[in-house]
Amino acid sequence: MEDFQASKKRKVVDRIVVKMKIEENEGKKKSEQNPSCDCWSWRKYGQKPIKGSPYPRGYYKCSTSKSCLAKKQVEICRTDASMLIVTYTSTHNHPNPNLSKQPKHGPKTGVNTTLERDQENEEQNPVITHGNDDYRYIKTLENETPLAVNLENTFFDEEPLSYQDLMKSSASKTEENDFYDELEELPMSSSSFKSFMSSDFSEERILVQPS
DNA sequence: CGCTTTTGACCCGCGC
DNA sequence: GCGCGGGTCAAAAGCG
Repeated sequence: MEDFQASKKRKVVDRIVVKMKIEENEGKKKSEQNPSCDCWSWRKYGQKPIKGSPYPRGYYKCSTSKSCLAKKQVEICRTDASMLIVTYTSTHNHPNPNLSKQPKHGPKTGVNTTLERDQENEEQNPVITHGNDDYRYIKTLENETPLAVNLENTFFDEEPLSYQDLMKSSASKTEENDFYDELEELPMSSSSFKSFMSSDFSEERILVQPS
């Protein structure tokens, strides 16, 4: 389509990794297709089996606005099937239609809401991408509910904060271990880190600095 | 009827 | 240079 294709780099820019626990909700069949009910409308555009993981990874795009670049990847933690890992890429260049309206769904139509804050959004989009390459934010949720934040560990590149430290704060949570395990496998490559974006999400964010 | 999901193919970056 | 693995596209099918 557009030149976007050309930018299929693996270097990825900004991403927000959210780990949430899959609970009963899973049985509702919704959490699998619409994990993290983040009020945004997502359309699945692909799925691929991931090496080393018995579970496939799903690729979703924001379906609210055709021009919205927001994307997210959803996969099940290989070490803990009860954990869902959602990776958000890019930010929405439009306001969440469901926030100003109702948590229903309005693919296409919700765009109207954009008008109100169109101006701002144009500038909002790059809010995360302050020109750097890859720094990631990690949000750890306890439940599917985006607001149910449980941890608040924020570690920065320059911070001597260690995993152990983090684990202490959240002691005895094997999930966390798994999580870190996961992180180690994520493609880290950058070395610089940026300050944080503003408020696309209301949950807690954990910044992870690629070693 | 329109939109979402599914699925295979294709493309591209990275490591060896 | 080649192969592997990951990410995206596009056509077809399914669903509301």
